[in-house]
Amino acid sequence: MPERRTAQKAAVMNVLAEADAPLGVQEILDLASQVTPSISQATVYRVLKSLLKKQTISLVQLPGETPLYEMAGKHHHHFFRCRTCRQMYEVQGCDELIQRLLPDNFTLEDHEVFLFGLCANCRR
Amino acid sequence: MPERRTAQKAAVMNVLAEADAPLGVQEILDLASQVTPSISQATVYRVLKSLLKKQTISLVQLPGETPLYEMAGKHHHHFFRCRTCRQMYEVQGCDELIQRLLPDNFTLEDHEVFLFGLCANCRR
DNA sequence: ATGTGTGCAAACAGTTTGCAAGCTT
DNA sequence: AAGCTTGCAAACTGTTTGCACACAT
Repeated sequence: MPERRTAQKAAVMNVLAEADAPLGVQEILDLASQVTPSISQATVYRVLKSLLKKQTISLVQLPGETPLYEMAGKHHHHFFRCRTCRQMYEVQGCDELIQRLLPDNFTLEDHEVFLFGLCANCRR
Repeated sequence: MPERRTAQKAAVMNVLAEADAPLGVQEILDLASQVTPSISQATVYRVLKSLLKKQTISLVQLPGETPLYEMAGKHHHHFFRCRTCRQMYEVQGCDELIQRLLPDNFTLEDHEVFLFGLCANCRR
């Protein structure tokens, strides 16, 4: 009944651990395949789901885009996406501003913030 | 070459005009079918796409959820979704607070904010 | 009459799942 | 050996599209 250690799980974990931005399923599959060529798409989905359940990784859901995944355990943060190079940057400090948007009799449990624009590089 | 007036387009428009919260494709289809029974799902998609292009309606993309649509032309706003009754409430006042989250050499063009929690009703 | 708009069904993209075989423990 | 994991392919969900026909202009 304990969970087993497999090359596929390790490959997915390593890929995510070394990434410096959230990755999509296809990217994860491509990168993991370089080390463990036999890995299949279905397995990537299954491993990701199990890692999510254990909160080892977390989900980044940009509106209208396919899900991305990143290592969990980071400080609370959001993302800025550059519309030119599509690079994602972490953003923090959203905090108490957000609670003020709601009436007193509402309970705020969670929030998502996404920023879009031009990054320093693309602004030239 | 001008755009033509059809019962299906009118039906979709009316449904959205009378809604008090953003609607999904299936809801729009169901409601529109009550007036124009012959309308098909494909047509709903096509009409929505064309209305989006004309900016007559706008898209509400909750992370991880299927797209919703609402009449455009409202003031700038975001949404709070109650996790119990799933009702959506409009929220405004997100302000320039948001701009402060970014370094000076980044240009902020747009942003999305989603709040989740319990609404006044569900808090009892 | 012209050609946009529509319904239907097939095609797609992303994700999930059943099953038999493989590998970890 | 036992049973969690995997690969493959089929199934699914949400959305798009090709085609012939209907209908608004």
